[in-house]
Amino acid sequence: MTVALNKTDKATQILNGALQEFLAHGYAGTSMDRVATTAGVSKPTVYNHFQDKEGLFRALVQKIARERFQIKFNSETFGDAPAESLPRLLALMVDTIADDDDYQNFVRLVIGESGRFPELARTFVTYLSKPGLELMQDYLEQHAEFSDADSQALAQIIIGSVVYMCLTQYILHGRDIMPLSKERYIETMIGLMLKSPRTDVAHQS
Amino acid sequence: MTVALNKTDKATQILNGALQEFLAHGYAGTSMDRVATTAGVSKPTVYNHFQDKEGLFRALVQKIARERFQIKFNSETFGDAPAESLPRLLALMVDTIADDDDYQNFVRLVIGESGRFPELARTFVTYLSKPGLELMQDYLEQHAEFSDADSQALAQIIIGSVVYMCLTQYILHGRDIMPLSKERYIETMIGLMLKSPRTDVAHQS
DNA sequence: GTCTATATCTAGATAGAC
DNA sequence: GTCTATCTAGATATAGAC
Repeated sequence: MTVALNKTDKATQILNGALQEFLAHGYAGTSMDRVATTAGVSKPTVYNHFQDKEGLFRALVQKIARERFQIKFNSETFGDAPAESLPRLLALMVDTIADDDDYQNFVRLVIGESGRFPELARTFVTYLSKPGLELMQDYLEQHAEFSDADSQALAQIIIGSVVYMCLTQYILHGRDIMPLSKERYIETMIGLMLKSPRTDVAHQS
Repeated sequence: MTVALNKTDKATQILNGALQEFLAHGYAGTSMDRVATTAGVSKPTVYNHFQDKEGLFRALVQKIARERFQIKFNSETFGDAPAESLPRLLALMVDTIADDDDYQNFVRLVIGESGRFPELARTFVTYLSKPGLELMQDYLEQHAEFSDADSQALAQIIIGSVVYMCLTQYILHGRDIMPLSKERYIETMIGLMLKSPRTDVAHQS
């Protein structure tokens, strides 16, 4: 009766322990001993639920990418004039990353292992990068100001600048070396986005 | 007489072996045994030149960041009209990253270890990210079209979009999931950059 | 300075009791 | 299904000969 419940609990327990350990020590730096201890179970129990270390790691990363770090908001939250809503959207994206140590460590882990676990990197792109991109793309397409642009490419450029900022400032600890405040970044980005639509200056009118 | 020479050779030999191993297997996944074998020396020789595994890793990353992956060109190479020179500069940056597997693995390694070796991440920012940023900033400041912008923030936005593209497409293997060709990216970026300078649209004129 | 050989420990994974 | 106890391999690091 409580069997199914207990089984689920143990699996969740193990995944929670594994998450802590892998986030803190990386894939190769994590031992199954410590996973078991942190999860509060014995090592054979871990191996009873997951085939081996690789299997546990794969299951963990896929679960976390699909469930825990999913985007919680959508583009309709940001419906009004871009001069106001775009700064809000960008600030929310920066803050969401900057305030979440677990997410930063998850990014470190996935990028660090992306050479040895390419399919996990693709899971990350599918469930985290792409939805973020689509959110931005939807936003752009809902605003007439940007209708003449390649919204997919433009969305990648905007998201890219947000992510790079978080990468250098927080993940790579570069705040003192390459300082850039959120405010300055956003103001400059808005300036770029809200210039007059092009009159074919790009093709030397 | 040949002592100094030999010592240098051995140290270089060890660093070369260590580079291969760390790039392929990460920090924790690399064994000193394999470093020694790949370098063609014995293990005690490795320990004779470097205090321990951490010391070797730190020396290696710092050397590689300072020497091997330094930017080889400067902004004066791109002196003419932005409509032509900016696409060339962006394409060169993308290609430089896309064609260099070692560099991609170095990025994976540094980001992956940035939580446990923050000072190495800062070395990376200092010797690789920042010079790239300054190259772009110099370029922007040499062109009157961009003189009214915050060139440092703008440079981070541009570099950020380049790096993010390389990160998702190549490092995270996302080409099939979030496709974006170099040409489409560059064309869109140029379109953004070469719009008419703002006439205060941003503040709802 | 460099090697062979080794000490010591901890890793991933499992056998077998319950 | 879960545990205690254990196997085996491979890890970091070094002692001691040359």
